[in-house]
Amino acid sequence: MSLSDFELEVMQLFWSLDEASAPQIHKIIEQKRDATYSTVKTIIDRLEKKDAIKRSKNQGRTIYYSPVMEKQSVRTPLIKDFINRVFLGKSRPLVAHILAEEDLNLDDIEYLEAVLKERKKEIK
Amino acid sequence: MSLSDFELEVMQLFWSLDEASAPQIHKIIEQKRDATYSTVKTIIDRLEKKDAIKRSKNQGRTIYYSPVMEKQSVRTPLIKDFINRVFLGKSRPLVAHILAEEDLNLDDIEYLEAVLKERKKEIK
DNA sequence: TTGCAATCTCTACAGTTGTAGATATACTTC
DNA sequence: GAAGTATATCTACAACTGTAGAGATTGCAA
Repeated sequence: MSLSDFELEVMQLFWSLDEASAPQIHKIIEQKRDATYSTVKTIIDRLEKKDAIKRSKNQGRTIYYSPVMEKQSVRTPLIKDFINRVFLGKSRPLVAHILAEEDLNLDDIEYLEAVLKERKKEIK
Repeated sequence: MSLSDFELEVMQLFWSLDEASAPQIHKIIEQKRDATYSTVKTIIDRLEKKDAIKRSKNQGRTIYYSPVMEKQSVRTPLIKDFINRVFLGKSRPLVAHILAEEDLNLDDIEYLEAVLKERKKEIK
């Protein structure tokens, strides 16, 4: 079962917080843009229905949720799919684009160089 | 105006063919999966309405279309958006993931190493 | 030249998604 | 204990998307 944009956005919050309530999530999202509590709660309900999160505890009437789906298992197919859709399945032009255009500092670059080196070793 | 998945898939074909008719596009898509002519034509109509493609010539009753939107101008925001949605705006983990997991041959790796080197020079 | 096949045009529909209101209910504060 | 507020539940809806049928039209083959 795939996640919509908004659902993914909320999942990101659950992944970083590990446990959160609807009001908490709402407050965070509200800082970035308009969204009523109701809207956010609907997304959370849908995530629950999809078994992406589960109720982990109650505090008063407030329900806390934790992630069930794991970050990696959500991301991996998304990347695959993105490369297929946007780059006809070829990763190289995507990486090249990012390396050339996106924000990277020296640290990032050196880290990525190391990853490449490692990968190269495996192939040979 | 953004493009749906299917619209993007069809745009990819226009980008590589530069000029194509609905029947042609349909035949290509059909090789990969089921899709009636009608469905494909609807997508093409929507692309035309969005000014992503334009009628370039007629041959008999067959209409030929060419891309108007450019590949780069469609891809760039998609990448940006993807990184934001899936990686909270950080390109490094995305690249790291691809470099570590996706299909890359020695040639790709050496090419990317060169891109990185170039980028490094700019930063310093 | 006439009929058939290809193509186009128009319309429709159900699922998903973002959006949110209305209403119910349970804490909390006084 | 009453009132108000925070939270949950339920329902709804319009836009977008993938899907495709019906019917009109035109060009080509025989």
